[in-house]
Amino acid sequence: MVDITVEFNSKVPIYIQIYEQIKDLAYSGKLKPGDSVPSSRALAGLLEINYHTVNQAYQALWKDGLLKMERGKRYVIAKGKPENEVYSEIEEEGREMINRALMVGLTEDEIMNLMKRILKGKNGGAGNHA
Amino acid sequence: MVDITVEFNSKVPIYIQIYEQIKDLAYSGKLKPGDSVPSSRALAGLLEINYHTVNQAYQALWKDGLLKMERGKRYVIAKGKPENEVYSEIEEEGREMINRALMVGLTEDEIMNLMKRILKGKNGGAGNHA
DNA sequence: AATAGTGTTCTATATGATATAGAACACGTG
DNA sequence: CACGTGTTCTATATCATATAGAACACTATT
Repeated sequence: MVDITVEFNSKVPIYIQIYEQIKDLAYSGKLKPGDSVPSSRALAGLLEINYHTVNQAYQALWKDGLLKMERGKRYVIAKGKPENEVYSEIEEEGREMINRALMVGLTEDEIMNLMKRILKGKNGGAGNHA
Repeated sequence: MVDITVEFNSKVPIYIQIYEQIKDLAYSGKLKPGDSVPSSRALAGLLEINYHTVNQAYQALWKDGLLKMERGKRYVIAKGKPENEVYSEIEEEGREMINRALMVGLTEDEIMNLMKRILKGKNGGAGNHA
C-alpha cells in the first residue's frame, strides 16, 4: 500500500524517518487528501517495530496538520501539496546553504554554477571549482 | 578572544553548537592555522558550562582534523579553509534541497530564481511563486 | 449483539546521548 | 615548585527514544 522503509542503524529516530517519508509522500502527491495511512499496528508489523513508535510519527504529522483523524478510524491525509509551506521550508534550506557557501568565500557565480551542475544531474564531481 | 555563544534551550546539544561555531570560525578565516582555542576550562567558565562538554566539542573537531594538540598544550587550529571538503558538504546540502524542491513539483527555473532571490539578499518573501 | 479493527491512554522498562561533577594523572611552561 | 594544559576515571541525573502490554472508547462489519 505505502512504500515506507526504516534504517535501524541511522542516527535519525525511527519515528522521524516515518514522519519524513509520509510527509514526502503527501507533498509529492503519491498520497492524496482522503487517502488513509496504514494503521499503526499494521505498519508496525511490516516494519517490525512497535506500534507506539508508528503512532508517535502519526501524531507528529497530526500536529503539523498533515493528517486528520476521527475516533475509531484511521489517520487520513488532510492536505495535498501546501505550496507555500513547503516553499518556505525549501527557501530556508537554500538560505542556510548559501550562508555557509558565502562564509567560506564562494562567489555568487560559483554558487549559481554549483546549483546548475546539480540540476543537470551529471556534474563533474566535487573538487574542481574556483 | 573568540566569539562563541550557546543556546541552552536549543535541541542542538551544547557540544555540537560549539563544534559548529569553531568550524565556521576556522573555515571563515576568523581563526587561522596556529591559533589556539580557549582552554576547555576557560571556555567552560565563560559559557557557564562544564569543561567536559567543551572538551567533547574539541575532541570531535580533533577527529575531523580541524584541531591538533600536544600534551600539556592547548588545542590549536590545524587547517585553514579546506575548500574541497567544505565544498562537498555544501554541494550535499544543495543536492538535498534540490531533491526536495523537485519532489514537490518546482521547476528548474523556479529553483534557480529562488536561489537568485536569496542571493540578492532582499527578496519579495516566500509565498508568491508559480 | 458480537466481533474485529481503529486510535488512545496508562504504566513500565531499557538503552543511549547529553551534561554535570570531582578527583587524579602526565606533561609543558614560567 | 606551582600553575595551567588536556586526559582519564567513576558517578550521577536527565531526557529522548523505543519497546511492551493492558485496558479503553469508538467505528465498521458480520
